[in-house]
Amino acid sequence: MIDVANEAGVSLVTVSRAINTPGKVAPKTLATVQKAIKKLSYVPNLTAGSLASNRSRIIAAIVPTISNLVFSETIEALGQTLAEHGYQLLLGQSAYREQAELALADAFLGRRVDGMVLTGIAQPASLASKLRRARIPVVQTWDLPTPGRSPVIDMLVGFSNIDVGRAAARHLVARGHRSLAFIGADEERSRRRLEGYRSQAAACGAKEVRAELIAPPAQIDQAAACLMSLLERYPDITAVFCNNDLLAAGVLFACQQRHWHVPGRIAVMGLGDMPIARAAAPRLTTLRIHRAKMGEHAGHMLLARLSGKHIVEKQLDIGFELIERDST
Amino acid sequence: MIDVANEAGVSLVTVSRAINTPGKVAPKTLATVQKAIKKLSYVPNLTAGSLASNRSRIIAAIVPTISNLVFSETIEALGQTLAEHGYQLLLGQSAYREQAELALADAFLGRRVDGMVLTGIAQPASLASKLRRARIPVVQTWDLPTPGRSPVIDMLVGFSNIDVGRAAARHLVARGHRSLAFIGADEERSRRRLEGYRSQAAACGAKEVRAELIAPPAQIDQAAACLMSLLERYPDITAVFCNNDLLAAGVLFACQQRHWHVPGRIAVMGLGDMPIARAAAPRLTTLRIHRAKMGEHAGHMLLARLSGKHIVEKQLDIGFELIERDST
DNA sequence: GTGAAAGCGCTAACAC
DNA sequence: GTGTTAGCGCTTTCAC
Repeated sequence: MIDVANEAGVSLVTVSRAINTPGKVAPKTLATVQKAIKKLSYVPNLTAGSLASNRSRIIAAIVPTISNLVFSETIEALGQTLAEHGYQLLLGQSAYREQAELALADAFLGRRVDGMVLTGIAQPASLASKLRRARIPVVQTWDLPTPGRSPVIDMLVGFSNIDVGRAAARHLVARGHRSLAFIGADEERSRRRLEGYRSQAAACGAKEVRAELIAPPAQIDQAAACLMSLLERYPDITAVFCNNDLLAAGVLFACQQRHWHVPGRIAVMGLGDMPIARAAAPRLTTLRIHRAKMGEHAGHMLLARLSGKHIVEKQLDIGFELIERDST
Repeated sequence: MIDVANEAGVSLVTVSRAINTPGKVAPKTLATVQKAIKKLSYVPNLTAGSLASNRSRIIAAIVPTISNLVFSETIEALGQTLAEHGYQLLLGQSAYREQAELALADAFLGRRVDGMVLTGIAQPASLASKLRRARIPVVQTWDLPTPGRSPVIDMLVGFSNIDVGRAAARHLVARGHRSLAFIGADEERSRRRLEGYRSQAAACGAKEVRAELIAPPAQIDQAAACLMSLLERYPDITAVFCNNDLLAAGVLFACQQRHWHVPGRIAVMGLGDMPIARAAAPRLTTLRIHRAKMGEHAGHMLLARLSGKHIVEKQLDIGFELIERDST
């Protein structure tokens, strides 16, 4: 930077201003500095800038895994939103382990990230208080706070997983099903959907819900085994709610192999409304989750706070939609 | 840090050493310092550390998009490998646009990242020379250098996309097919696979390959339209090579809807060997790409160089495998 | 094994 | 509109 200042015949600050607040520099000076920067192919050191200004322009995000379309689309949208505003995304994967999440959060706080995006609302209280003490904006995603359980850390954008489960049960019961099954990963959000699914099924007078929970990440190639295991034990099952569209597609393939008609022999419902839901045969009835919107909103909430707006909406329920197609 | 030093009754340096090189501190002193750190819940500022030490312990990765299982699994493995060694992953998405890739690279260089992972080998020469000047380790992935075209920037781990295309053609021709089609995204690596596919088909005496290229990212719900468009124009097609397993699954669904037998009416071949390939009905014949291995290797190559080992293998061809299943 | 001094490359605050 | 001064919170070097 000193070289650039010398080359342009100005002081250090002027170079700094030419880079960060070009509007506050005389057009002529600006041009000289820019020429010097180009000539010396100077690349400003953002680390030094971060240290001096106490702003890193880095946002950290923690997701269970990026290899799940469910999270990757949220992260993609978040990354794009941040990039448009000169922020970068530091990515952490917890692999569904709380210890890993804590370690990542510590590392990110050490980096003095300007904000943080978390997945879910089940962070341990110790993490919540640590984040509050750090006084950085935090957005939790993919769920809604449950009254009586831990309060929102700072901000939140999500939807009610319990209601998602309820909506699925309501739809299947309305279609005449009384013997419902559930396939999903054994993790927080999936369990909450099961909770809602169970309670709504009971309220509608359906039989006890039969659930098959598998260790996350739930992959499509486990779906067939889950379905078979359920049907073997409970042959009267007529409808299955899968906790993501990929699992549902796996169930469709399994049915096809056995020449079972869907929804005739068994109705299949997915979650997410991923592209595969439209492409599947039969096309999947599913619950649309606004994955990208969630990432975008999380980004905007952080950016708004970082630009000094304190009147930001702190909690946003973006809901979900029942998409009726042919598999139910 | 000063507070911790005072609390522990030692100097700043000792605190720094207790954190970074605990082996070089007397066990007793170490314990005192650790107690002080805990008591004050001190979080070291890694930004300041980076500035002073000129090492950021951050690796940047640029991929076209994270919402493609193809890249997300590589990134997942890379992130895990780095995290195990105390490094963090800064993620950039280019959305298949060269301009975006350049802008990201500049931003990352400004952050003084310790290394960089790039997707593909088609970076413009200006970027290549900029990265070389920065003197940081760089790993290109997902392809192999073509003799005569741009040389490797620094290191590389990938496989031959041309050979992948050739292997697909060879397999289909061996199965008796003479009229081959191709569905893929209109992007660098996909085009190279088509190149190999075409040349091998010609060499085997098959008819001219019919290709349908769509704007990236190629999504599963575009597969059916591609297939129909191809068959309408070239009704004699008996085999189609899809540029990822998801597209292939989309084709399977489309065939199922029309009650076309696969591979009887048309043979379908995928790429990647993602979980859906095993789960599909019929199970997909595909070419297995070692996506996670690629990310892992990229991470290890960078880490080796960053730990001072200069005798690192600079280029690694991790190959691919033909996985024969039922769809061909 | 520990400490003192110097400085990493920038920006904030204030002066002119 | 531009410059001067004083750090940001660490690590590095070298001395003890």
